[in-house]
Amino acid sequence: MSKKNKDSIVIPTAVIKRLPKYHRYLEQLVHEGREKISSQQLGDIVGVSAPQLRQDLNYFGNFGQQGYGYNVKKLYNSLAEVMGIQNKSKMVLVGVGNIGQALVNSKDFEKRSFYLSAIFDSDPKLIGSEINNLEVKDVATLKDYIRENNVDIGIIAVPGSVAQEIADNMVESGIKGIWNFSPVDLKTPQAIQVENEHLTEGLLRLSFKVKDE
Amino acid sequence: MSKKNKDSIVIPTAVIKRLPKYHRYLEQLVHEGREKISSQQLGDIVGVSAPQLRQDLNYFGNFGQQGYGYNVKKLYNSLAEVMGIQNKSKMVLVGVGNIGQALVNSKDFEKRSFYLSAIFDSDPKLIGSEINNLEVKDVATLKDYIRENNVDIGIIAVPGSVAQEIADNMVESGIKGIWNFSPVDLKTPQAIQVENEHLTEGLLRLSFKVKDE
DNA sequence: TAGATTGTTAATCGATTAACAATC
DNA sequence: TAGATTGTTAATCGATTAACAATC
Repeated sequence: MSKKNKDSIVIPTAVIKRLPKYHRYLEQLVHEGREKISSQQLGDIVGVSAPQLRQDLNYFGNFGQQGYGYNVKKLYNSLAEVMGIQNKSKMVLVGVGNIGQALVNSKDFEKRSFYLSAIFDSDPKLIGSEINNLEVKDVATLKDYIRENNVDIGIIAVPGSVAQEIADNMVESGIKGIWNFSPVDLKTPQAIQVENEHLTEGLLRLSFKVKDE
Repeated sequence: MSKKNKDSIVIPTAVIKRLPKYHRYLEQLVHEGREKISSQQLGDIVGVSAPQLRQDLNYFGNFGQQGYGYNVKKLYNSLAEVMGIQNKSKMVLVGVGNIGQALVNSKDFEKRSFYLSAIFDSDPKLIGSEINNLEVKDVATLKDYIRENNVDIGIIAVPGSVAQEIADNMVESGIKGIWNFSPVDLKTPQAIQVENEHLTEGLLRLSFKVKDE
């Protein structure tokens, strides 16, 4: 068994934040046909120190080999497994407004192991219409749909004023994680994972940094 | 002078990340007509500890009053000033694809002190068309436009393969900050502020956390 | 004035980096 | 075997929390 049993150890959030970045650069290296890489080299590419990279990876297993480094393909696959990208995740999206439509039309999901199984809105004018081969369903049927179809992830792209209500519905029907694009902080039980994309906050941070210069 | 001169002190990035959140909740409290608030109360609402909130605020000045707390309106305005939201920021957007269109149609900017001054694309089929009263300009004219119009912030919503090139153009023509929606890490001079919205990374993080449960 | 709550220093906690023995 | 590079422990750095004097 090459991978350690570290189930009891909590992964620092700082480490979790870096994982997708490692994955992205490794994907690129795989495409370039690179075979091996040292922690120093990969660290330089990704923009972290070599010891930090090794520390991070070793939370999940011993993927390298002394005197050699890391096999790119193997490390990439190991990381994909760690991140749960091996098995496909079923998603639903609620809110077919500006951002919602952008997400529905995006090709990024398919490239990864995520796929949109259904999309919902509350606007009668939109319900029944089709976007990227997906029929817009009535949000009133959301809970039943999630329950019956074993949905993993719910995407919230509705106005802040109704986001909590949608989140509650998702939680009640057994969703595992929520990808939140609405500009509010959702109140959810500990067991439910939430990832926020508070876009306006990003712009405000940028504004501060620009002004501060 | 109620505000300290702390220009020489570097603001921790962790603090900068929290500022927009404080601003958002304070905006809400102002709307609700709340007059005063203690660090304990505001911390509870925002989800940070009271001492942390006080520490954070005191990087920028002494906004509170012993025995009283903070005047909501005053604190909100002070924070807006700190974040550079007092003076309007002029932005251009490059890439009128899925995300780009969503941003153009979004009403969030106008509510804040940001406004889109022009939008660009490289697709001849899109150039000349109109989105939300903005004509899509040829990206070949981007550099001249930024220079002539004193643009503050450039939004990059193009595919990763051309993002660096657009960023280079922006930097050369004197942009101050870049809001990057492309899935690459841009190479820019230190003086240029960059804020990344790597949406796919958010989804991957969520996937990891869901799987890890 | 007495009570409340800030601003700030000191103590703790967590995350990063340095160093090096283990080993391919 | 000798050189290279990992995995991991120890040292440092930064960020958060605790505590309390200052003061409204």
